[in-house]
Amino acid sequence: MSGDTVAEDTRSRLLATALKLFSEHGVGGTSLQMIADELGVTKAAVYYHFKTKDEITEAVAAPALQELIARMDEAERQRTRGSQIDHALGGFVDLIVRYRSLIALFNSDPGIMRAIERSLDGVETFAARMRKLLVGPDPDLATTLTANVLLAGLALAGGSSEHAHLDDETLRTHLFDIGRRMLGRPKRRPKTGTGVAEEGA
Amino acid sequence: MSGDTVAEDTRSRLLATALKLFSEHGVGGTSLQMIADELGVTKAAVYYHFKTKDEITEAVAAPALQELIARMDEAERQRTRGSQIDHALGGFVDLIVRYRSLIALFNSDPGIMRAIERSLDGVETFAARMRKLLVGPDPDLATTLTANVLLAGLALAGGSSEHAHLDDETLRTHLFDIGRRMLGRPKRRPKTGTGVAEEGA
DNA sequence: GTCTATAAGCTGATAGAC
DNA sequence: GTCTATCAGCTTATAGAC
Repeated sequence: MSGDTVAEDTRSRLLATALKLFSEHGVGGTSLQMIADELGVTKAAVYYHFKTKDEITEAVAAPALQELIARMDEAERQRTRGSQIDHALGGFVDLIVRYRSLIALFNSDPGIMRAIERSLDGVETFAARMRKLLVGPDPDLATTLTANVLLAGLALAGGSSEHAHLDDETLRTHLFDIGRRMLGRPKRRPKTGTGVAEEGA
Repeated sequence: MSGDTVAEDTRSRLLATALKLFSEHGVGGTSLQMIADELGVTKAAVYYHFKTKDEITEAVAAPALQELIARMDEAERQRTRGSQIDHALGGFVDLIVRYRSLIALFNSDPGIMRAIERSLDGVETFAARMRKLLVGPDPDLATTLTANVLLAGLALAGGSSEHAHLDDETLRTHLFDIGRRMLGRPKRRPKTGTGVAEEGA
């Protein structure tokens, strides 16, 4: 999956560098010059791989976003409400843990959403769709707020540098338990492989 | 409190405009030109009120930050743990509600923290101090994570445009209850005036 | 207080050599 | 694939007129 050709390696290193700098300075606060310097190449070399800055932003965000869609699709196919909730929550927590800073970036930086809205439509409905999976189609205000606090909190706290030292399994388990507790569900272990996309770990 | 002189009015309108644009585009994504245009003045006029962009960023953030410190001081003076928690949580929720988008900005935009660190030291310990008030000095990992998810979630969800239509009292009550529930405390009404700084409402 | 004018520098982006 | 060189445009910031 990594290191096929030199170009692909540079491309993936470029995306990793961009993500790191986006997390530290925000999308707007990160220039192509900064990315190029950190990579040890020139701006023009960066432009060989991506035509525009927006293209970089999209490429940084796309994999996690598509995986999130896949996880929500999967959750919607579950027959019981309980299983739907566990799949949606488990999938979300999985993504937070595996992409860490990226997911936090979604909740925070306005720049990344703007860049993605142009390529993927309906991005702002992501949170709405996830919330619907967690608390049903017609939640009251208290339930809606609880779900929003939970989703934003999981993403931001999970991506925080304060917990960067925690291994994936530990972080995943704890975040999942917090989610279940906030949603009023009994404590339980998450199955590590909720389904799709475990191969990347 | 507002509209003493023309200059002070312009100054406060400038800060309100800056906050609005910071929320929409991030600190790095907002230029002085944008602020000036939105205000209907020139860039040079903006520079009359503030020497640098960082100074604007600091001035936008300072009032909420100093109030947060005051609230935490007050909470620490409480004698019982329960009262400490209620004061800290209530004070935090009060600030979220009253400043809305600003507090969300702290949790997200890296630019605002960088600007403030230069003037106010120990900004990164704010979250740590608040967490200590909420869950004590030596929490286990699960408790630490719960507090971090709660603090980040309250701030981000409370500042979300999705809840902009909610009146202060409604939002405050619900966020406070969510906080108490996550901290494992029985449900209760927050006293609207937990102490200081109710006059601004 | 707000303006015009301007400086110096960084931005995203392109063209063409190697 | 990466480089140097260059572009127009925007950035923060200053000087001085009104």
